[in-house]
Amino acid sequence: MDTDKENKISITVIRRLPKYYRHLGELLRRGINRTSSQELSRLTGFTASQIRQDLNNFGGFGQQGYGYNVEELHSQLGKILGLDKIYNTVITGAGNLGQAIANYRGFAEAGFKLLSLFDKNPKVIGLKIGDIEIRDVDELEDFVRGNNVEIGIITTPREHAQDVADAYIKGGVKGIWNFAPADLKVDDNIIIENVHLNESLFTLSYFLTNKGDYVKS
Amino acid sequence: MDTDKENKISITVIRRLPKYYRHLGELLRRGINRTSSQELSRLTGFTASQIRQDLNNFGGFGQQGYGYNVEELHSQLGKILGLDKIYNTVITGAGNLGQAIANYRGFAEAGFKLLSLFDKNPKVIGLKIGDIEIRDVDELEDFVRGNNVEIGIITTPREHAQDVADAYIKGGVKGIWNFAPADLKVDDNIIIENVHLNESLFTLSYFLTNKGDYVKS
DNA sequence: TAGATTGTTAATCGATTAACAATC
DNA sequence: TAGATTGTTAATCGATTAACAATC
Repeated sequence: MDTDKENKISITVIRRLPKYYRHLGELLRRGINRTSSQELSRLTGFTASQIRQDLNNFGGFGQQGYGYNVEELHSQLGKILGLDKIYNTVITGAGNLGQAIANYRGFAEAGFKLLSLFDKNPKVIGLKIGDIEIRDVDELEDFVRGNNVEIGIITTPREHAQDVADAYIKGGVKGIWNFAPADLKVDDNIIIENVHLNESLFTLSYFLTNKGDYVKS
Repeated sequence: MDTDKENKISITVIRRLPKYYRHLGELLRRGINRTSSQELSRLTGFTASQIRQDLNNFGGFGQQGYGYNVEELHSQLGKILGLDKIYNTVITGAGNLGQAIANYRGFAEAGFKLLSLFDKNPKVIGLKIGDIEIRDVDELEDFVRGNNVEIGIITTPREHAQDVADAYIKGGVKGIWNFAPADLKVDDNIIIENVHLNESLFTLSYFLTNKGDYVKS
């Protein structure tokens, strides 16, 4: 928890880390235990120079003349990303999207433990997704408080997103993973990570419409 | 389709456009017909200066001393984003995520017409999601070719993503909206837009783990 | 008209790339 | 050792912010 400005890492760098992590994981699976900034460049599309700069924000993980040990670097990045811990999570909005996330094995494997789903539709309350029960959204705040939920996931329609966020925060979550097309208003100490699918699709639409009319950077 | 470097727009700018568009839509719904770079700044979190710069890449939509007409600007941005057209789309991977996208009304309203879902699981082939049939993935390439599908959506597991992309491209899609945690290898003229949920969640995890240890920019 | 707000240029800031000495 | 590749500094490039004349 450094407070000097000098030591802070820019968000641009941080958003590249998961991609390094994923490719290192793939190398690991393929039994490759040595890599280089050049190889990672080929895999990720970032320049070798940029990769060396990025990694050196966190320490000298490499060795001159050799490169990087895949297992070591993968594990270090995992720690930096906080993937060596278990996070308690809940999902509010038990529709298809909520269920999709609930069923995705990758998240559980990375340490994100789903404790419950919440919905306001009486028809689905009490049902189970796998072995996870769907509860009444009225119980949300109490459940969050009582179970040390650190990450609240929002997969409700836009209209309800802010209310759900408020309940999460009162219950004590530290971060919110938000899929609703809304900009949540929260205190500075709450981390919000948005997945705005419409913005992503509209960007694709732009590129289809204006082929060539843009620059890489 | 300008080819001069001078007139090209940077991706950073383009990725902000859908957010402007969304907030203008909300103002419109609220019956507000006049806005300013200052108000848009408050809504979007970008600086007023940045917003004026961004919009002026595409033309002078504002009026000194007045600001911007909401309806006009919304409509202009819609055109710039290509939302005034209809795109034929299909989804491959009829699991929860594919169904979530299939059921999302917002996309249909924005002109993205879903023609079919595809899957390789015989148990779901022939079923319907709403009034959209799930077809055998073996028919994918032919269907894409025969129905002028321009956008192919991938919601399969990682292992199949590249094969699906290849079939899409052979069939003639121009763009791919990819939800699989894989970096697809495609020709330069194919537009790829990735939604990497794991990268998003891992970024959230980083911020939770390293609170304060980063800078805004 | 007076006040407001744009469009646009110039200044600043930050991120990427290039280069190379250090060293395994 | 010779070759390879890092870590790191300096140079370049691009994006953001500041400022203000133009003008509605």
